[in-house]
Amino acid sequence: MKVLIVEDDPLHRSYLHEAVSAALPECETVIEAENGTMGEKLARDHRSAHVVMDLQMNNRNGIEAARTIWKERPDTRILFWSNYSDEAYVRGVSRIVPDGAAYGYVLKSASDERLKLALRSIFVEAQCVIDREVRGMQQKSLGQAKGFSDSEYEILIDIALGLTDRAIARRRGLSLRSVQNRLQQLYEKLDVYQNASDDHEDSRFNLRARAVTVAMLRKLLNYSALERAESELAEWLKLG
Amino acid sequence: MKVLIVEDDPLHRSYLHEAVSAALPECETVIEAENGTMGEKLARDHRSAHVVMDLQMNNRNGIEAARTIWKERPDTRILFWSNYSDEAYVRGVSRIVPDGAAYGYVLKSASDERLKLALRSIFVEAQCVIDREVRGMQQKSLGQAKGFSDSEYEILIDIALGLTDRAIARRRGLSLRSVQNRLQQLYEKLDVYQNASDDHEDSRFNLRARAVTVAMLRKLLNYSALERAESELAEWLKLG
DNA sequence: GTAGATGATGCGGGATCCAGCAAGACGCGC
DNA sequence: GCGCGTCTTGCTGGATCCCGCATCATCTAC
Repeated sequence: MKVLIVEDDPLHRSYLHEAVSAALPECETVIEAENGTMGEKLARDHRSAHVVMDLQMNNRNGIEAARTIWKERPDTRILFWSNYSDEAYVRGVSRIVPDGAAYGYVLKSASDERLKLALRSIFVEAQCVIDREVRGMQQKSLGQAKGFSDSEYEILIDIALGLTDRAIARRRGLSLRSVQNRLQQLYEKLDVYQNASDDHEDSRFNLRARAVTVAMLRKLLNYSALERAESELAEWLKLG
Repeated sequence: MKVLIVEDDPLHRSYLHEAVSAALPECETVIEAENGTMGEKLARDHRSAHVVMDLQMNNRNGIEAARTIWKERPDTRILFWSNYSDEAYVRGVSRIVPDGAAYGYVLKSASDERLKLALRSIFVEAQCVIDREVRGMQQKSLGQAKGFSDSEYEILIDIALGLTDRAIARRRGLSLRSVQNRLQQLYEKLDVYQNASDDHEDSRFNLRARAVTVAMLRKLLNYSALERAESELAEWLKLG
């Protein structure tokens, strides 16, 4: 068995190396990559089907790297090892995992024991292992209990990118009014109206900009989600 | 000499501990805190005047912690040790450093040697040590060459928070038109007009929202800056 | 002292955003 | 068929935003 480690922090990288060696005696080779781009290349070269991947990296983030790796080999098993359980990350990961693929999501704050257990479960038993905390996020996100539907998330992305209503309508194939409807839903759910007092003269928020900030503060959005959305937008602009 | 380490990542914390011990034989005690809140408390309890501080922490970020530490003892020497040289961080730090205080800013990607040198320079020699890359950011930021003036940065924060023009005017003590003038300057500098084609029917951006996103992508803003701005805003709202 | 640069303010207008109201489309259960 | 809920769309209007044009104050340079 070969295991590929993709992680930009040298300390974390060597810690992972050690953990992999200890948890998986049957692993004869450990390869290290220090950013997403190198990770993709090494995965291709070594035909490695077992990857441990950091999400937040400078050069090319983990979600991007995982996506191209899975596109080339959908049966690759990937364990995401991240500092955060932001909804933006969790959502980003679940969007790209292929049907039936074994993967995992473990927080860096987990104990040695948990990490090693996850390594064995995924790489040997082909089971999915999702950290408790992350799991909670996932359910809150997918279940519509208090979470956000895909369409609401979509429009959140669009206003975060700074598109006008009309541009959003064209991009998503909707009428102008429908876009504005969804915006209202979004404002509702993000609870943007709180400090908008009745008096017109009182301090009030620009709902559109406020929504983005509130989403950021609630970690529905983060830098890497923005980055991804921005490059998708550039792609779409080229076509149009 | 006592040295206080404030860093939430256990691996980094123990690495720092070792580096401090090696670089400063005259240091008889090393204290560790795993978040900003604990850092403030331990600095107070131990009267430690030598601090190594991570910037990005969950509970209470480094800038906040440093601010309260410096407020209580302005002669404290603090070395910031961070993954990033985002303009938002650099600006945040330079806003809070007291006159004449010795401090440093070293990136985590720096070599062992650089870190140890910085530790000695700051804690023993009371000199300021700013990483090359960070320094560049600082000059780009303070010099008005291509950087942002304080007033532009201020208004960027305000629209990022989602305030209306009127609210900004009241908060900053300006007329409505002046606020809009500054916004135009900001849009100019952020180069938000690029994809706004001449035809009114073509895809265009909502300048206000777009400006915030561009600033995020350029790292003029980041999560912790937003967080700080949000709590300042809450403060201001209470008074008003 | 005069000219020029910079910044604050007012006025006006076109574009955009926010939202209430109502009419139609679609699926679902009975 | 019929009712119900959800989603989409058009119309409308008021509020806000974006910005060109013009005025005035302050400051600097020569």
